[in-house]
Amino acid sequence: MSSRAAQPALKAPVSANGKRGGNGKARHQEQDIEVGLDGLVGHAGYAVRRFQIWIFQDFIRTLAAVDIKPTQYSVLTVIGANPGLSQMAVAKRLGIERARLVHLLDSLEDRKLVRRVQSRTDRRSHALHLTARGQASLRQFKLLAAEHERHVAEKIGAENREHLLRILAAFT
Amino acid sequence: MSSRAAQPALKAPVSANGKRGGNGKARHQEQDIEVGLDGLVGHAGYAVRRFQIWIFQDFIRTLAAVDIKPTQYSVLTVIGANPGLSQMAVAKRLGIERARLVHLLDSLEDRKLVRRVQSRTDRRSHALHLTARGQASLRQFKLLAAEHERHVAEKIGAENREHLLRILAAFT
DNA sequence: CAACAATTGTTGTCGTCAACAACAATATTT
DNA sequence: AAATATTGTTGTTGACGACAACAATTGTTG
Repeated sequence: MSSRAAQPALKAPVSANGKRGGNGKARHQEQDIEVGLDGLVGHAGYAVRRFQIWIFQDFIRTLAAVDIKPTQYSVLTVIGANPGLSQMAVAKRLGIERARLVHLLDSLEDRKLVRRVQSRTDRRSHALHLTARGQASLRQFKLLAAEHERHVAEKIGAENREHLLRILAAFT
Repeated sequence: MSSRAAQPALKAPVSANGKRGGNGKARHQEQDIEVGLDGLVGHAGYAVRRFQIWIFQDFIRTLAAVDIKPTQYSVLTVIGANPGLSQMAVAKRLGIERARLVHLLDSLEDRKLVRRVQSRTDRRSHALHLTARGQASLRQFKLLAAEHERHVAEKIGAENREHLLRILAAFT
């Protein structure tokens, strides 16, 4: 029953470089004609991927002056809200590999934003804290992140953004 | 006005490995206590990233038997809907680097799902087509992708999924 | 028409990132 | 005390995006 429904249904909007007009002049400007996406429209994953790329790019652009990327921001935020956490706890909470968190913290520690304090209750683990500079910086980062969030609201609409946050609340 | 709201507000739920009970027995099972996310809740990017990871993992899992990943699926879908497209056109439409598309097509061509046909109107470019096997396979992939989409609907709710698709329609 | 510029596919490099595996130091369990 | 598990660390692998360079071909312009 699925023998010939798939392919012939959408042959119309193609003809991207199959010749069609007579004048060969507008040739290489017309391949931005609509290219059918067929099944991709209606796939949540595709839309979400594109949206996520846009969001990250805007975040990076908006926080470019302070050179903070989304993952770094999430790490700083979690440590700021829960000082003393171990690396394992932070990694688990944010869904990062603990191996990856090592490098993230190396960088943040080099920039004097975070300190690894030897935990006295478990000499294997480090208690993570923001430095004074880290706390002050994080406040500034949050202002810029809020500006980024306004960009999102402008892009998709404020109430759409609210709705989206409610829909995805289970994933935070 | 954001001088001291950030850090002291959420010190309560921490104590991950700060000792708290007397019995040292449940120690390393209790660090999955709530860890405050503070500012991260309310950031669209964070929720979208987590959601996107979940979606991709489910897609990969659901299509594991046929060994097709999201990007491969999108390439096959676009070629299937628009046979004869050039690599540039596909790359532009999907937002992939044309350098990256080369490897994707190499793999799909090795699996006899896609053919690069020399275009006669422009001897630089290739006209992309699904093979007969590619068309048959794509029909099967679409069935599995629909099953994945049902997983998404189960996860966030069918009408929430519809709403989300409408909100993000501008990004497809 | 001839020189120049642009496009297409390809190859390669670089940096980011997730997923593992292995390891030493330390904690927990038996 | 011996066996087992956890934490932080290092290293490897593969997927991925961003670039740069290149040959072949096409388009443009004087």
